[in-house]
Amino acid sequence: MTDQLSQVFAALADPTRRDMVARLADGDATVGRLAEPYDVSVQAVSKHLKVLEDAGLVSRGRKAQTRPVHLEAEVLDLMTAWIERYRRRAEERFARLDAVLAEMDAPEQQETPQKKKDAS
Amino acid sequence: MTDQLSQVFAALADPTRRDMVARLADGDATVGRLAEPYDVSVQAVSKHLKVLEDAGLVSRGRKAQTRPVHLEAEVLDLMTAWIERYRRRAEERFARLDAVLAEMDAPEQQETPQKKKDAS
DNA sequence: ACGTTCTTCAACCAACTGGTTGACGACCGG
DNA sequence: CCGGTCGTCAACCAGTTGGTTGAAGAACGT
Repeated sequence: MTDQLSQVFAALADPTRRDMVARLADGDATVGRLAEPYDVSVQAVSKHLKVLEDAGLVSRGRKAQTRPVHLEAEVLDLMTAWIERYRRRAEERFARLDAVLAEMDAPEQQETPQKKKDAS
Repeated sequence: MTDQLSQVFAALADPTRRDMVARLADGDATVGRLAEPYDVSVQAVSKHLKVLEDAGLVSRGRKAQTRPVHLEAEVLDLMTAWIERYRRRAEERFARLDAVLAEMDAPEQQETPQKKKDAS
């Protein structure tokens, strides 16, 4: 699971981490500030942040004692690109199937939608 | 981790499962057929399919001995919606920041950009 | 130099994951 | 009914994950 896409998906599979990303979309925040709403230790939040950082979803600065967290929103495009690619593909296939069915308007029974086998 | 969004993200965090989805975008397939390219047992593939099914990403029919697998592409929209929401938000914030920086050519600088506390 | 604050490191633990093998269930084709 | 083929269920195992507590860094303010 070393490829970035997997890491990004995995990082966002956790509701807490997703919420962090959502809040970071409104602006940078410190670890402590990020941890406030959640009912877990600050250390746990720090671990979540490490996951997000390893996935490339956030970067971190260094301001006095704090380590401000910054959302790297471009990485989200990676996912959108992947998703849209296959969603579109499935849609096109669906459209082709519709076309085939439409062409079948001859009054023959369509009891068996004939599995398409080679729907050319 | 019971919410669907988490399940969908988790399901796609695995390269094998992502590849299955990619192939299913080109058309339905049986378990055996799906398993062919991978160097794992058929049972393992069956498990992967269960994960995808629980996430709502695929559905399964029943044709003779086989269980044809079908991609439910609409679920992908769930993710796209989530991602785009926050990507856009981050982008807008970035745009606002640019505006602020542009406006800062006036000789007044405010060290502390007012942190915004808790903006609902 | 000292104490305080913010954050991370380390060790540990329960639960989940992704894989295995072996047995079983469902459905043809005789 | 019987022998294949396709797929799932069950038990098990190693590795990862998400959480805990306790101690240690790192950077102020005084």
